[in-house]
Amino acid sequence: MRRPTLEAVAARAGVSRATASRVVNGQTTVAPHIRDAVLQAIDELGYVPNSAARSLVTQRTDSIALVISEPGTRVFSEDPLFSTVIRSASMELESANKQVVLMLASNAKSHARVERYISGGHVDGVMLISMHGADPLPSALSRLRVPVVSYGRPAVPVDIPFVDNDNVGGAEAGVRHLVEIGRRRIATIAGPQDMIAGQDRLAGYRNVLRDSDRRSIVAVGDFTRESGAIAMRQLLGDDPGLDAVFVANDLMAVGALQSLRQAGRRVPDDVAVVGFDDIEAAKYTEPPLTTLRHPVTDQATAMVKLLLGLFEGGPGDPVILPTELVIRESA
Amino acid sequence: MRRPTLEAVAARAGVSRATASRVVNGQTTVAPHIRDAVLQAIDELGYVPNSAARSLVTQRTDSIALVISEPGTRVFSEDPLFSTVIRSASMELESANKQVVLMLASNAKSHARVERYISGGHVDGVMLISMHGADPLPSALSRLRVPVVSYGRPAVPVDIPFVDNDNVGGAEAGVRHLVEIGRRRIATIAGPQDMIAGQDRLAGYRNVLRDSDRRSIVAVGDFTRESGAIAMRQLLGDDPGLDAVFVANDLMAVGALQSLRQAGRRVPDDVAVVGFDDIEAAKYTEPPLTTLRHPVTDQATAMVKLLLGLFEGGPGDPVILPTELVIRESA
DNA sequence: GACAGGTGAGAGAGCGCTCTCTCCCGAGAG
DNA sequence: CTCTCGGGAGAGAGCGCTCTCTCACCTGTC
Repeated sequence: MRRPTLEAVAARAGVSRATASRVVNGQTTVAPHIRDAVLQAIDELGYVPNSAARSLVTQRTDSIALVISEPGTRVFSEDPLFSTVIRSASMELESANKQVVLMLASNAKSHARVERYISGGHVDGVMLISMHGADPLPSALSRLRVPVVSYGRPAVPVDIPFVDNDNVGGAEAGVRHLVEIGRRRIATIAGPQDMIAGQDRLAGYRNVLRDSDRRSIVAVGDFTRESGAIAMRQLLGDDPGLDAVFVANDLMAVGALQSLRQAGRRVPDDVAVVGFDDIEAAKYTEPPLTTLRHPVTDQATAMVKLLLGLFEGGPGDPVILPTELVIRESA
Repeated sequence: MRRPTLEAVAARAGVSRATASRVVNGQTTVAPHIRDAVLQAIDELGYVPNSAARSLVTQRTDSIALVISEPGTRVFSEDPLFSTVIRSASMELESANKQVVLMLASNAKSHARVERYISGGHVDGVMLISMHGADPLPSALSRLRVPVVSYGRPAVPVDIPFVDNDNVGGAEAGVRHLVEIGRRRIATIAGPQDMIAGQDRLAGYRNVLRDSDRRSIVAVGDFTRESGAIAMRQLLGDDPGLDAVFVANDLMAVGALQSLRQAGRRVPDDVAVVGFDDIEAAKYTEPPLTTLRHPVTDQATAMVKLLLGLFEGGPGDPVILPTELVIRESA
């Protein structure tokens, strides 16, 4: 037994397929009593439109690809960023009646797959989360005739509208806070330098240190807890006298706190720590983490709005959202 | 300029549409030189099959809905469980050439949406993550004529194949460990009792306490860090002399550790703590958390295999995966 | 040399829907 | 009373593909 078709609905309601279609699509040029008859037939038969047939003729699919281009599987699972973006974007798209097709692009093979899929016209638009500079996907997708928006400024200069937060300004605010509470030797654990967030947050750190006439002490991690722990140990080796560290994300800050504890340093008494992101876990570290909050949810929502706007021929102007310093106990 | 169709490919290769279709679908009854001509035409035109047209006639969509029915948005964002399942399942489905359509069902409205979508034949199958007993979705979906598998045993008895881990056995192992290291007053922070994981882990705790002739001391949380912190404070109020606590998940254990610290209890000297899940953060708590590891990735993969098996008429037998005690410093 | 059997390619009928075009009918104007 | 106009409904083409049916041709056998 197959699903009822429009034909069946039309037959039951005693009208033509065209009229039934008009009712289904909410056109107003249908007389009320006919409309009611059709609606009743739909109800009785449990009719649901066949989307394949519909998009075959309309050339629309009402679905959006959410492409996450991230080689590091651990980061994906552990950084709440991704789930927050996925959730917020999904909910926003849902209310616009769009479907979310999730695609993970972790290697060359899946890149090809994503490209093929997108160019196959399966989706009306693409939301891209790609953080790494070497990623060929942003430029590849920008060449296809499908609207694309990016979460975060693309690391390569490419003509894709994006939504980002103020990484430089946030980092500056965080480091400035360390200066203001009187710290002299302020180190940083930077993020990966092939990522915009990594670059910009380091730039913000450098800006403030330069202006306040301090020497910069830099270690580089990859935004995982473990790399934060390693980088912190390295910093303590390089400069045992450091009295503050600005960590480019909270996950690494968690690792850094552990290393500081193991090295017998008290936080914030001996070493003040400032993170970035304000993930939920930042409230539960020992001590709770001073960090920079940026509106991930708003950013995801803005990205959806940007994309939907593009469909209507709207402008593709980048959106930059502000960050906010959240002071807890670590600095 | 529209995308090239199979018709165009056939014309360019000088064959019929049917033959071109045979080549695209990898049928062997095509002579090699004709096959090559078609492939070349495909390449030159950049042809990509139109999936809407294809699924209109094949009645397949090659996409799978991943439905996450979770009212608590915070849990979704913060519990790495979801992202791990999403990632693992996605990767597994990708290699089977299936698309993942992500659907979040957080309220009655989105439940209706999901139901409509699934019954609309947009997907070939459904993977359902629904943890709450009151959730009407499992039974609703089981009534549709679409294969459904569940991540975790459904809280209501419903005929859906599932993959779960051994919650009871895991909890027993965790509590037994506390008994073995000589703890006398072992409390528990249980999970929500409308969730199977919450029920089963509490049952495991009770089993061991009963057998070892101890009194049970129970507080209930909702699997968030915050609820863990609150429950711990409550337990300390109820029984200041407790010397161990089995926490039904790591997130709550993180909160519990914070409350213990604030109450001046040393872990594990004064109070031993065992968690459940072995999330990445468990390594970075102070002290690192003894917990029960269960194979989330394997569970997700098994779920995909189960679903794909169902398509081929395979059996829908539940799969239960074992858990493993990971001893760190908290107990 | 005739015929059976098998193999490879084409013709054509849909899959379920939308949308344009056409037609009908009733109301209002002249 | 006739003509025009416009709203409301139907007819039918086609979206791009798959798949069955048919047919042509080639090989092998007696």
